[in-house]
Amino acid sequence: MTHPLDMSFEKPSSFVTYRLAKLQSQLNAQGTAILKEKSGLSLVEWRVIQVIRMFEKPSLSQIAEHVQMDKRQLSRKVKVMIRKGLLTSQRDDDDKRIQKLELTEKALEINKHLMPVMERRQHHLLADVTPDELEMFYRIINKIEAAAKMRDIK
Amino acid sequence: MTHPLDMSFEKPSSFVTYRLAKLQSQLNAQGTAILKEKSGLSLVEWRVIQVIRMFEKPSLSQIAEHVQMDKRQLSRKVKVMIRKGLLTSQRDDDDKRIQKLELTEKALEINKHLMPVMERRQHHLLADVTPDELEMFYRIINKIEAAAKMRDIK
DNA sequence: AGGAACAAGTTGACATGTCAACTTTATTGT
DNA sequence: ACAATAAAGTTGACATGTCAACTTGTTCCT
Repeated sequence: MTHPLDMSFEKPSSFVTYRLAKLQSQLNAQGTAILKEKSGLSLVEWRVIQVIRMFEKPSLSQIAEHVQMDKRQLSRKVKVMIRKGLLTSQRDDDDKRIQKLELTEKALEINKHLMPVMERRQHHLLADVTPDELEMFYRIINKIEAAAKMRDIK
Repeated sequence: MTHPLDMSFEKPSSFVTYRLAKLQSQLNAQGTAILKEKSGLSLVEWRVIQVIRMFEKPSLSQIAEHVQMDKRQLSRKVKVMIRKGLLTSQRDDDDKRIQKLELTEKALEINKHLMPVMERRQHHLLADVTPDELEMFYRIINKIEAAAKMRDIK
């Protein structure tokens, strides 16, 4: 009679959202700890650096879009990162609203040092997960994320 | 030569952690929006209520443990929730350090009204996920979470 | 019994996230 | 060409999260 999923509402611990939130909090704590030990970077800074590495002098908005982050928040982070000597900003000639952001030598240095650590971490996290499982994992994440974009649960 | 996973470091978007963070931010936004529309609760308040429902007058620390949340933060939330008339607190007779927390009628009322909405949401999120997939999903989450508890990535 | 070690909960300080209003520059439509 | 609209980025206000230090009551040890 009762669908297996209905069980989930007896224990809040089985709400997917709840489960994911807990996982996320563990991952954040670990990530923050590693970065703190191995560098002076915050999680956000690390992500920003990774995104910039993928683009040709991206703008703040481009980064914001890819890091899935509020651009107002990012605006401040970027300013701090510039002050820290991690980024340089340069106004675009064609569109003067845009600032093109670039990694400094220092940031590249840190990245070079940190990347192997973060790779090891990723391998460690996924050590017990087979490639097939991982693929399915991503597929499910995509499905849930798509459903999460809908706002009106009537 | 190159393991498929190595690809992931070319695009930061394929770090598992990154992928999960994005998902989480979508889920939070959706959850917050729903709760805001259907009640005056925050996500945290909703979770606290769910946890309290599962216990016999739990203590603050018990809740903190289950919501995976800092007890200092929770201490303040609880105070607000008491002020809002959602909780009552009562000192334990055996151990006077402990305060036993309980839902008020008002909180139960809200919960009764909200639960079906949140259930619909959960079903909507998992609409395209088969039970088998879901089971595997939870299994992988468990594996990653276990690995996330380790601190020293040498 | 009485001091050390510990658990429950609170408080203050500070970083981070979130939202709304604004300035400046580009683009669009007529 | 020019008003309306929109995009890039900034700022201020406020909620939320995080961490360290403290108080009070409990337990453990000898």
